[in-house]
Amino acid sequence: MNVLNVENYNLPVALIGGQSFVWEFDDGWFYGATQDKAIKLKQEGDKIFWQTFPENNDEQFIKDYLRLGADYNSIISKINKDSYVDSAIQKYPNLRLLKQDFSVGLLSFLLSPQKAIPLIRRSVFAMKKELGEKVDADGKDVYLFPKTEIIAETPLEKLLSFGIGYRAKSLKSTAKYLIDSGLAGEIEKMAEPEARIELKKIKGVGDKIADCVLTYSLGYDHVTPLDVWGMRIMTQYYNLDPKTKYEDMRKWIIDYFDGFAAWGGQFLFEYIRGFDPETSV
DNA sequence: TCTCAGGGGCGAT
DNA sequence: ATCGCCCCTGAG
Repeated sequence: MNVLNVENYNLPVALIGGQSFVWEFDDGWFYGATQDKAIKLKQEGDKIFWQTFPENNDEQFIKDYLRLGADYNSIISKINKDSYVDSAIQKYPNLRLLKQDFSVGLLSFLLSPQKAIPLIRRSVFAMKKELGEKVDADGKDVYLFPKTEIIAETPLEKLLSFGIGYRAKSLKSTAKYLIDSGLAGEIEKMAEPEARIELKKIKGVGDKIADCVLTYSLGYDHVTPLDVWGMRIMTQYYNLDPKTKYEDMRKWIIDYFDGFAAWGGQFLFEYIRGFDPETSV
């Protein structure tokens, strides 16, 4: 088994705290998937044990996905500006941001409107099992996230069986759009404002989902999604008027955390919703 | 049983 | 720029 030494890393909170919906916990290990890879992970103290399947030992992938290069202490010193953030950092020490694949992030968050996190995960797992390739991860069956092409050609009735309701249409149309537009290969090269404009052209993607993809899949540290919890953070902690429009709240928090709203926002998100990793796996 | 809200976004006004 | 509606599920 491969080992990476880490400092200031809280693996469970990163994997199941709402950034991603492809991770499960089984017998001491986290198992996750991309569109071409199954991953097995476990943290013990300052060591992360890991393996990738079916191609083994893809260390660069693990480093990129977990963002092991992020300077945690430096970021904390920049975002720890008030008692709410300070309390959140104490409650969720070593919370980290992930960088998922673009297509996985986008296609996952398309399922999220008006759904709670456990329900999103359930739908993603139903889709994985039905449409994803099965990979053997040291004896554990892991279903990969379905290829974009597969989702695009799957009948709507089948997609509806994942419990995603009206979101099925945008899932299918977005999969087609990704193939036709080639956006997945282009968006990584774009600056954030352009990437956001491109994302919002997609049916089913508005302000919030666009910001989710920018934050959790494209690695922009200066933005953060504002969902219903984010709105509560803005109004309850920072006294913004509840009628404030999304764009104005977004500008406010981007300015407040000055380059690191992704991190500040994630700490406050877990804090205000009372995330408990023990009961979320 | 019923209501309500859940990591929103669209399309008609 | 608002606003009703979209589909499904679990909690109360």
